[in-house]
Amino acid sequence: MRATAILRELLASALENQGIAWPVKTTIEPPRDKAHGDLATNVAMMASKAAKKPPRELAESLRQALAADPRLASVEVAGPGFLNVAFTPAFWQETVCDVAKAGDGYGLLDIGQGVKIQVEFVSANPTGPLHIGHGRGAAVGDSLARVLRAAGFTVETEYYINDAGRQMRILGMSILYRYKELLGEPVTEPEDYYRGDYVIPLAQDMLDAHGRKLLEMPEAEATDICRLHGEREILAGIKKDLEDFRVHHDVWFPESTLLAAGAVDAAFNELRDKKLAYDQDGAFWFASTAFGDDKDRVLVKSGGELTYFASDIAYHADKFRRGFDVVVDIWGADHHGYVPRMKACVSALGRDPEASLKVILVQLVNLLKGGEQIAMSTRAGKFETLADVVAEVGADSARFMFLSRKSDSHLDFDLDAVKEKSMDNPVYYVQYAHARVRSLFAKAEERGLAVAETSPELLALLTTDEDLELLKLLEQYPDTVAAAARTFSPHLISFFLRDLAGRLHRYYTVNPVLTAGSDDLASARLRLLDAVAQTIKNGLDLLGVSAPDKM
RNA sequence: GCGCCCGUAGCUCAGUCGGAUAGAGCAUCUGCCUUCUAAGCAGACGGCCACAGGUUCGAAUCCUGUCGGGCGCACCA
Repeated sequence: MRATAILRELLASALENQGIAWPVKTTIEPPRDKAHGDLATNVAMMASKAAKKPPRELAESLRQALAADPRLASVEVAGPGFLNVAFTPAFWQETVCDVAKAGDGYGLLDIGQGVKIQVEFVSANPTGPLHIGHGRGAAVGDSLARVLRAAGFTVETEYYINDAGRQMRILGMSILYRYKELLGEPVTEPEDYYRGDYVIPLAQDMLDAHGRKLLEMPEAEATDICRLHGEREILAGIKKDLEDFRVHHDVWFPESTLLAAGAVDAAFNELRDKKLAYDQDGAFWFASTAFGDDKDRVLVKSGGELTYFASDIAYHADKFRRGFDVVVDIWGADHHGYVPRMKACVSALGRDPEASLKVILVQLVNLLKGGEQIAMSTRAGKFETLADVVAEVGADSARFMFLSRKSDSHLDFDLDAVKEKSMDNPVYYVQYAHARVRSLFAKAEERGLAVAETSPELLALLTTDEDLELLKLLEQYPDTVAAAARTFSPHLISFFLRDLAGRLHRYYTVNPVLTAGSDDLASARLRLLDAVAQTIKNGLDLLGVSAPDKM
């Protein structure tokens, strides 16, 4: 990040001297081929038209303008007009000081400028325990929040509790049905109910608390009692599962509070005033086609019941009222058809949907055991729930696995592979790199090695290829955080970490540290590796994965 | 039928705003432990970036079409 920023500044001022503005589409990035230096830029090609000069000629003039900078080792014009820039070893060696100085804060940025972002995720109906698919959404949402926070956004995480709709009534009914069953009452199995085993203990609770009394009251009242109990218990279970998975929500927002506060009616009135909603066929409609949706959507059914979407409009209005500049919704990919109407909703609220609403779709998870797919539907086996999977493989493995793919691609979650301590399970590879460094420090202490303080002279001893590769990678960590935040892609962090861990393992094999030959060289290498471990730890923290000192 | 996502090595996947000779792991094969953790390292093998056109100095990346896979098209959530 330092290198990119410096180069950009140098180039921009060189261009300015020629009266040329910074071209928007300029890239400055590490070239694929190391022979092309540390950073390559296409700026001359991009600015060629404005400069009224052929790219190579402009590049040559920029080269001369940069050549004097002491931080640069070389500047070359290549190919159709690329500028290839290499920095001096001393420049890279400073990175160790940067990391040491920042410590846990290495990689914290201010690109967010305090912009307020809300990340809403999981938000599963409290009608049953979380399953593995929710787990992926949970990992992505929680990690994204950490990344955005690190990038300098003001972030609040939220769980929306759908506690008001039909599904909750069905939960109450399901519990009541099981309750009657426990009492040996003659019952017929309802057509549509939650048949999971987790309902039975809830019914038993009802039996313990109320005896046969629920039979003597009106059915609706009994259902309500069951619903309230079920919701409370299931929600408590969800909270515990998420906690065990190291997933945190700042706010738990019940749908019912929207209704109680009249927020839904207020939203309806706003839409009606704007002529964006109307009555037809006994129902109340939102004119979402005005904003590009395929068809208008019903808000109030002709039976008088609200649709899910109705409270969702009120909910998003409430989010913006609370002052969020950007609202992130994380949904299962099977809800993608919902995106246009949600964008329409944001437009209707007078917001630019592209700027203020970011919907992240999380693809389904294929759970595999022994290479066989485990069905994820109602009749799934033991490993269906998130809690079971976390108990089985551990939060670290599960989180890293979920975060090692783009969220919108399908994920094979192989229980056997995730438990293995091998490269099929990259979390160990990364954690092991951290542990290796920490154990070197433990060993250094054991051997009474006094690790010298960092100084330019000491760090000047870091001259091998492996030294420089590690240094350059460390310097890229803040860029990676920036990219992950900008593209809402926490998986970039896990790819970076695998890369960094790989370099560390190679370094470890090739360059002896404690037995380097001199205390100074040993110290310099330890300082470098300390910076590596710190960076790995910071990165793992963004993923919500632990960085053990020993393995 | 309409819409969205996807198609990159045998497998699982990266690939940023269009950049130079296409990347990693797994699998397979070959080497490396009397020395700081072998949960590791090095090397080899492996490609029509689904296909066909187009845009331009330059395309895995952008546009159009075709084929293949997933998902969605409710007064369900």
